[in-house]
Amino acid sequence: MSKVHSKRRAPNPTIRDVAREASVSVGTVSRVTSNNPTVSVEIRERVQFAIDRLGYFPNSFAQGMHLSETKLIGCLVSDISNPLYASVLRGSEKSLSAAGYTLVIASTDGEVTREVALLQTLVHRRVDGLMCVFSDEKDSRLLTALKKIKVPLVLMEREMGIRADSISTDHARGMADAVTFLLSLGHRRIGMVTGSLRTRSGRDRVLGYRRAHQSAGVSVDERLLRTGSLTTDYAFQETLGLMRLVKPVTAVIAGGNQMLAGVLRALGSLGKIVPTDVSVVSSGDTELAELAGPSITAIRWDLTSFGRQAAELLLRRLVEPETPPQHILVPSELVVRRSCAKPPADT
Amino acid sequence: MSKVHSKRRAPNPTIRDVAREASVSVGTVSRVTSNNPTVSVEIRERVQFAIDRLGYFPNSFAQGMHLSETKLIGCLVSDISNPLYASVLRGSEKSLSAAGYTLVIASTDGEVTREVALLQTLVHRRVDGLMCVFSDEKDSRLLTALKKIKVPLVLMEREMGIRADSISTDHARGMADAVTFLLSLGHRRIGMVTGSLRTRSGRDRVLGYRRAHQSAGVSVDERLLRTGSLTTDYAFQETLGLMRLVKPVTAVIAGGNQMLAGVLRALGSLGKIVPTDVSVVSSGDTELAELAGPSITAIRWDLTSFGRQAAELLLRRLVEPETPPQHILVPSELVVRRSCAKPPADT
DNA sequence: CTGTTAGCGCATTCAG
DNA sequence: CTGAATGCGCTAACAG
Repeated sequence: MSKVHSKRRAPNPTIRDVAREASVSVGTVSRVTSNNPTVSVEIRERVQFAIDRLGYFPNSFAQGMHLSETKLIGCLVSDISNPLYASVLRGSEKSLSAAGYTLVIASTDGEVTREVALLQTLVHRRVDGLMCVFSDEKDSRLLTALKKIKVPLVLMEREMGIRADSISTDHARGMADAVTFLLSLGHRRIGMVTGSLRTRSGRDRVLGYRRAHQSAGVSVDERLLRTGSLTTDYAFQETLGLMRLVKPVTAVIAGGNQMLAGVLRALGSLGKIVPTDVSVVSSGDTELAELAGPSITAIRWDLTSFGRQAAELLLRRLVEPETPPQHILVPSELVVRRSCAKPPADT
Repeated sequence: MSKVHSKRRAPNPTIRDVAREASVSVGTVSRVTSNNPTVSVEIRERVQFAIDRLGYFPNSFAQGMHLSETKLIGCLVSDISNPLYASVLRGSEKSLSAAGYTLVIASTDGEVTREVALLQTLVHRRVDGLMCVFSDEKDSRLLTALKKIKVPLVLMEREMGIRADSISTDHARGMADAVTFLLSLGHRRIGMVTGSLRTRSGRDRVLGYRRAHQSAGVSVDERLLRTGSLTTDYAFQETLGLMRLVKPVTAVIAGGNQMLAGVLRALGSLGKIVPTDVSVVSSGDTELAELAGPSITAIRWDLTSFGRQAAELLLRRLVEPETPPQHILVPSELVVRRSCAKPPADT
């Protein structure tokens, strides 16, 4: 086990090397790198020259020990392969980088353990702020970890019962519109697959579903609500289940944009034709919804704007830490396409 | 001249606080946090208790000044909203986290300036390794920056002419298969939209396209090759162009999985029916390709495996820095679906 | 096994 | 305007 003996060849020049090279003191070099104006032009140039020659840059660790801000924003999403989050991230990144921040993205794959671990990692690395989508609002480990965090935090699509800014899509409203639409077409057995009720988005979708039924005076069959997980596979399985009921559903709502693929796959494997045999709505407008055959009626909201607003929420708090928490609700709209029709007559 | 007035509100307890609390020395605390076994159980417990009580954790910046490794892997992708990269990232992350590393993802949005900047940021933050997809293999700023980097680096889908591990998909082969297939169907005017020739994937696709033509003894009309950018919008525009030629194409290949949506949109807006009016192939198999109406014939490769292998490449180098650079070529296959037919007779 | 001490690279006083 | 000195929080070497 060869541990290097003697001084290890320092791979990077230090501030001292620059100082020597430019025949000035380390203090002066520091002033130059931090753009302190109290340095004569002549010396500044000499130092800059030495910096370039040596390829010097300040060691960010040594720097981090003194500076309070790192200009780093951490972003935790449960699933990075969700194109929805990807678009949100883009919106955020644009605002953030314009303000001089760098976005560090961590994907947790929906595992709470990873979420907690990554959260810690980001905090320990001293990010200036955090933007998160957690997979479970009630998990105690997460809640405990969250309580200790002093870094400004923006919750996306979640409600953790902590004092923090948050931004969510108005899923309840969007879903109510969609269900009302299906109801008006004559559907009475509308299935929905969506994520856990332990997330705000899941709850809101169910809420909208119920409200629409109530407004229309139609009772809800609880067996038609499948709130297990936001994955494609889950959507596939539950759609199969929904179609195999003694009294099958005549419409399926994919409540989460990863779900649509699962729903369509299941329907396809059953040989069902959309919208003749069954109508489909997707909560979350994606390219798949737009370009599927037939195109899918979807609940849409502005992802980029969502991301931008989330970033602005954080940026504002970074400047004014004492403002009371803000909560933004992003509106959504129903985009009617070709996947919905009257239910088959013989049902 | 120590701090005269009341101690500045220290946000976080330091190792010294813990030492005092547990009535041990800082060295002992350090040993406990770094799991050095040479600490008696009794003392270890006492220290751990103090750590928990105070909510102490080592300042990662102070730590970083001494430790050589940060257990951080940086990942730079040109576009995070590309579901392809997302899947790759997932594969990488799994291997990486199993080895105790954390993946930090930075999205560059295809802007070279951002790529260079983010690259610097990651390096300065002392990531142990890097996995990158750059947008331009020839950009001098990027090349210059890259040359200086000593951190182990894995190039994905790119060839920068530097000494580094790399992993690419066999796009040439995949594309040749696809074109041969179209040629065998009778197509003689096959359009292709893809990314810049300043990326290996772009070149390989064109290479495969040419090879297939050559093998079949069909000459290539250069106007049918559109190699501008990997974006959806570009695909849309160029597909329109391809269809509006005096002699329009009878088949369009989307060379990059973001392109398919653009191609389909353009075809839709022109009222063209797939595959009756025009055949379509996608290089990159996505949910959209699978579930579009009609389903799209696609060139597929294993994304998760790609990511896993990329991670393994990096991990291996981290352990054995001196191994000669490795280059992995991931095979691809043609998945025939319903988007290809004989060209219309009257052309 | 544990305490002590010397830096790591830098920003930041404080003198000149 | 510039240089020297101090210490940030930690690890690692060295004593005991």
